[in-house]
Amino acid sequence: MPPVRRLDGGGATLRDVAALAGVSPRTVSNVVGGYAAVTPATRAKVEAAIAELGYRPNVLARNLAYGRTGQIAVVVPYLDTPYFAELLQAIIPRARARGYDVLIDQTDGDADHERALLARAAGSFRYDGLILSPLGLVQEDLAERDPTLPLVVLGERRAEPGFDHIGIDDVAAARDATAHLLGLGRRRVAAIGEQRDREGVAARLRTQGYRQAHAEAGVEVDESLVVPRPRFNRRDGYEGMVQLLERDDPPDAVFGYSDLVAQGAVRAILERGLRVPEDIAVIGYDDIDEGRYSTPTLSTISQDRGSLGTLAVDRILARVESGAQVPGQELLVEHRLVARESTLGR
Amino acid sequence: MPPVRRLDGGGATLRDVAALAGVSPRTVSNVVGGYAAVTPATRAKVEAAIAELGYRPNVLARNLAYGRTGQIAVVVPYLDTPYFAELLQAIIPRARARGYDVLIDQTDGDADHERALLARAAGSFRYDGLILSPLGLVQEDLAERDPTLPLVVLGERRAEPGFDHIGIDDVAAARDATAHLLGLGRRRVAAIGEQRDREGVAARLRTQGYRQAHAEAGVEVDESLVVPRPRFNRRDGYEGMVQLLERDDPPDAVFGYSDLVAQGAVRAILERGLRVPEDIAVIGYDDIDEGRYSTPTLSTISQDRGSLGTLAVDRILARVESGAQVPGQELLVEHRLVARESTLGR
DNA sequence: ATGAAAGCGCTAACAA
DNA sequence: TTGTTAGCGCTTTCAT
Repeated sequence: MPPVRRLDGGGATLRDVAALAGVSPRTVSNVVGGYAAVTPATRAKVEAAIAELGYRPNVLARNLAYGRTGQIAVVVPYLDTPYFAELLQAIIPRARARGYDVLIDQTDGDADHERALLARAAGSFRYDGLILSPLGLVQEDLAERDPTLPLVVLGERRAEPGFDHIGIDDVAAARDATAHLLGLGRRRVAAIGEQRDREGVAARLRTQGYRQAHAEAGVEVDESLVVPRPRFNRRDGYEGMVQLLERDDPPDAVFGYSDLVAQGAVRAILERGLRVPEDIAVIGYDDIDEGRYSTPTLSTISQDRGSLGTLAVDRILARVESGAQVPGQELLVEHRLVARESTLGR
Repeated sequence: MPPVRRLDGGGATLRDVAALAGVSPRTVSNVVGGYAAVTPATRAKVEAAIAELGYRPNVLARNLAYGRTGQIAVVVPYLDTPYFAELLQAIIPRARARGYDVLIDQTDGDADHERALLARAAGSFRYDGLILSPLGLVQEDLAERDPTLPLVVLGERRAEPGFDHIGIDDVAAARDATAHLLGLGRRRVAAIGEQRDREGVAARLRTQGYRQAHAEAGVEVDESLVVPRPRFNRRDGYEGMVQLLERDDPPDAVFGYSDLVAQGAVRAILERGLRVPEDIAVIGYDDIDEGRYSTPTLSTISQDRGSLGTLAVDRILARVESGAQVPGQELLVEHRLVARESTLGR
């Protein structure tokens, strides 16, 4: 008794094709999947039957039998943040080119959500591998993950075996950005984006680089110029800058911990009738497309998102296809300083 | 003989749980899925066994038996375009809230890619429903789709039964944008983004609205001010504007067919040393976040992407869960003009 | 090179 | 309320 509901109009199955072609299901499977050699004559018969019936393999059944979904999941904090959108733009075509579909989820940077996702992924066979760009996750969360799920972590460095990590050297990049401002002769360099009360370490690494640059230039850090902000978006940059502008001794330069933060800061400065960079120079972080067309164009730290994305896909698929027992690697992607109008002027 | 490879470390199956709990698989299934009532005592036994074995249901097997994947696919032309990124930001949480995962693909606006995707989706059981934001697809392509696959189309109007269409009234919106510029007293209003040689109709609808506004204001259209551009991004806006600025009689206002186009145009104007809006007023289309923080802030046509996204999810799931035999509906989402500095000044 | 048949792990009709 | 069992449609071992 056929118990189970079918949702389609009754598409042909592999068995139907086999019957029509007068061969066994095995042979049809061979023709479709190309595993074993098939006589040209047989193949022709099968293909004719496939065409006649309009047969399409049922991916669900194939997955169950084969033990893989052909899907990888990519989890980012925010989809509407250009940085992540541009990253996905690189990841998806690469995965598709290698025969995988991409499931996407976004967590709003919420650590609980990120944890729940990791738990949900465990042993459920939902997808073959996971590329995760965590914001709130800490070391222990990652240690408790399902070790059989191939995992690649993006972002700041995480010393942990068992999965790959891909990122840039945040400290060095932040140092370069700050050094650029100091090198321009600026002496009151503010930093917007520090996150003291969150688990995320990205912000702390950038602050570390900011301090290093000051130390190397022999300039003392004015701690009141380090402005904490909950997120890395335009509003945060705008509001952080407004705070700084209300002071009697505003900064003469600003390092925004993302391009969005920097753009928000620029807006606040210009709105006040001040000039960028003459009065206050601004540098961002990420090199999103927007910064190439804004006025002023935005100086920034550029990381090659294209190669970061393809690298992430290649690493996760290496794990997926090898059976997930590769030792974890620490991969660094190049970054470079891109100086534009917001620090150099026209 | 167990023929098939297992990829995990040998997770417990529902059968294992049943054996340990001393009940039948049916009962375990009931506990997990909550379909039928279960005695508290039995439930406790089963849950203990589940906990002891660390049992996680295999989603693949469940899908095959149940006939659904619990996934919907969303296909957009470009992921790194803020409009689509912000749209996805609305779609994904809604789908998740309703228990579905979201597969994403992007087509680069390529009609062949879009067609291939539609064909690939047909009868493959890859996902339960498809939300498609086509760029190059024409009427006939949509007619040839798998009619059993629940489909919701986003974007410009498509008169076709069998699936829902959600969009805004492009002609009216473009008319509003243009009328705003004409109402400001501008008489040489350029339009950037017309697409004469592409299948996409979005651009043509906007041009139609642009003409309507002129007709209603009794202003004749200078055809040379309608600038065709292959895409809707910043570069297109920039280059289109550069063309216009090289003329002896440049426009005094510009309607960009997307916010990105408008921002590119603004950049070209400011780079030339001209002022926005004093010399040339600019209005865009989409209301992306960027336009609220750029200098000048960008006037635009705002469409409620949040409700568009949730509406799309609700419509596709209505089709999925009802068995896909609902008649097609034409749904219009509200739009409104948002006037900011790029047309009004400070 | 092809056939026969045993699963993959779950759901749900039927029966008790 | 719970057990028995037949599939979902495919892949793949074993045998020919």
